[in-house]
Amino acid sequence: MSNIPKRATMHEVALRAAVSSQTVSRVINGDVHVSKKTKQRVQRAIDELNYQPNRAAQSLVTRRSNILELITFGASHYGPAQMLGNIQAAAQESGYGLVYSSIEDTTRDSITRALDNLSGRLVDGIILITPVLGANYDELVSLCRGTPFVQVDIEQGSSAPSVVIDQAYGSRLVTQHLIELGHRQISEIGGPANWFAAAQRTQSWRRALVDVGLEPGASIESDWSAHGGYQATRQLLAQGASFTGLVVGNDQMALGAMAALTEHSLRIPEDVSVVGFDDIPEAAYFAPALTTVQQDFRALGRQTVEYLISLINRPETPLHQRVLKPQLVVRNSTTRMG
Amino acid sequence: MSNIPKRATMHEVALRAAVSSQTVSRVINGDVHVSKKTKQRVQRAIDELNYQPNRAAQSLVTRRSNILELITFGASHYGPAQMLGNIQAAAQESGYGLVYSSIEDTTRDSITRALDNLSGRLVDGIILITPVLGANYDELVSLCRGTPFVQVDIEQGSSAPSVVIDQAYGSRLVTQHLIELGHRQISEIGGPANWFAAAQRTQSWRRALVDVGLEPGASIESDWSAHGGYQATRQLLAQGASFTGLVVGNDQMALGAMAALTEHSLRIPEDVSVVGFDDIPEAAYFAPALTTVQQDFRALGRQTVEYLISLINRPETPLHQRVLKPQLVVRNSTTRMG
DNA sequence: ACAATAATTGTGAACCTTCACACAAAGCCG
DNA sequence: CGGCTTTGTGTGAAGGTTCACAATTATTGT
Repeated sequence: MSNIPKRATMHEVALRAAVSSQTVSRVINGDVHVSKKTKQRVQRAIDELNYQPNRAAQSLVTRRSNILELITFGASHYGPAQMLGNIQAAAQESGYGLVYSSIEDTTRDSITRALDNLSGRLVDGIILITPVLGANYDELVSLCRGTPFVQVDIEQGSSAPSVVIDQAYGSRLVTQHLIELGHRQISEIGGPANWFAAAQRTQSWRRALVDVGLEPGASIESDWSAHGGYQATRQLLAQGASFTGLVVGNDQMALGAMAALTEHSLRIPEDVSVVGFDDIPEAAYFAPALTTVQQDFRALGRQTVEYLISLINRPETPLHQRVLKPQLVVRNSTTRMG
Repeated sequence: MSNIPKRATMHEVALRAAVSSQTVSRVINGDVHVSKKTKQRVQRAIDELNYQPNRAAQSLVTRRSNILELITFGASHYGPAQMLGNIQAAAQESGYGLVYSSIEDTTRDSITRALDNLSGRLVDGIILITPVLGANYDELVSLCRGTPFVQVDIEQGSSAPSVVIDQAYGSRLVTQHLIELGHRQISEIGGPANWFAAAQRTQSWRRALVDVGLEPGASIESDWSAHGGYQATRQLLAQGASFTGLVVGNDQMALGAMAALTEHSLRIPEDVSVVGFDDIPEAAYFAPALTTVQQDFRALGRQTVEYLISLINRPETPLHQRVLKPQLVVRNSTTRMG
């Protein structure tokens, strides 16, 4: 049927190098207890036969695959996409491969399917990007059947093994920025309320205002998209909301919001100061350049992988939540009131 | 060391169900030759022991892992990112997992590293997203050591097994659109010249003009980013280029270009009509909404996976290039000349 | 040169499945 | 009711590696 060249086995290499297969194994795994001479001989045989160890056989006996699984919800959104990329990079640096699957919702069933679908017993650890309400910790423990896992972008304050960026802090940062610029009427457009990050950003916006004795302005829930931000802002304007500051849940919605404001002959930032969240690469080129919050996804990726690997190697590693702080980036979409 | 519950083996399930392990295997693999009664008994044992087949052992004997590997260059760019997502989805639908790794350049070495790093002999097929000049077909054949592979987003016209979107056609679409609107002075900002898509878009822009007897305007190479588009446009303006139409290599650069034009008191589309490429979700919310080219990445993902799987199952599958056509999307950044 | 020690190499079992085949039981026909 | 087919189940080997340990060879000090 196929004329694919049959792959050489360790035994064949051993034969050709006139050693035992155990010695070949030693060479492959960089064992020091093998003389320079034989090492060379074995290496030549490996090269000549174009030998590559069979990973399946290796993991069968070592009970290790050096593969991590990443299951993510909302992969098309900026946050999850950044996490994916950075987690992959971090895994690669640590010598792990990453099998990646995307899910449509975070219910038990979806996760089960992603988990069973293939990787079954093949992965050493699991990373779950679950930014929305879904299966709880105990359910995940049973789904993962003993394979260590860490969650990313989950509810802040959860005691599950997880890594998050402090959303409340970030949202407080932008809101306070507006307050410091003298704004007193500050409205908000949030992301989908079932996203932890959206809920926390909205809540923190509200609290930042209340904390300094200001009345929170109108708040609308939208869908992270430019289109949604556009619609939400039109709705805000249509219902006669009055505000000079607008806290938007992410940069895409901020883009849409600015489009709607401009359409309504409101100047940015002279009439309305707008802030976003995420600092997507384009944000600096919006008209005007957007004031927003930057999250260190690179650090997130590294922390996540590092944490998971220590969970794999030392099961006694304590379970907790690691929290990273985001940063305010001030540009031209915000200005002093009046 | 670890108190992870030891995983049940097939043999243990067999014992508990009072059958042979072969029968358990049959139940797992949905073999019809097993009576309803025993099937139930075995299934109960499986559930009770929380048994999951050992994938490593399975692939060792079947020489199949049901895992595909995706190696991608430029994962942070819109095109590759879309491909990744859609290929993953397509693979999942076909019952394959996807191990994903990203590379910094497309040299032999990088690819070798990504390939060896782990998957070694573990994947059934390989997908290479190599949008830039790099290792050639023969090198890839030797690197993949007999594992079937298909390339995505490679040079148009290549005879390697590959799937591409017709870049030349797309670029011709937008350029002709401008010509039809009466524009005669049409400049261009291209992506990095080492990207196949960039080179083809630029070349096709030029050819579309020449074909109707027009002199191509100034052309500048940039870097796909909004920032790059901004800089390139300023440079274009600084060197006194005169144009009423601007063909930009992707939507992000178009965003930057529009920022630069606006800064220069040029109105869009009244003074300059601008077109992009990609139709990113935000493009409809640029100010003004961007005329651009839409690529069907979903179809690309499906085609790619389908092709690769047939290569895996039927090695006699002919090697060729599959070409998909993109679509023009007209919005408000283009208007009739004068 | 000799024992004692260290360094290197080999041996056989184990890891958990599936595969090809052999066998047993049940159903059918005349 | 005996031979035939069909259906259901068991057996032993194979797949390619690593592990614990045993065996061999080289090195060292005296």
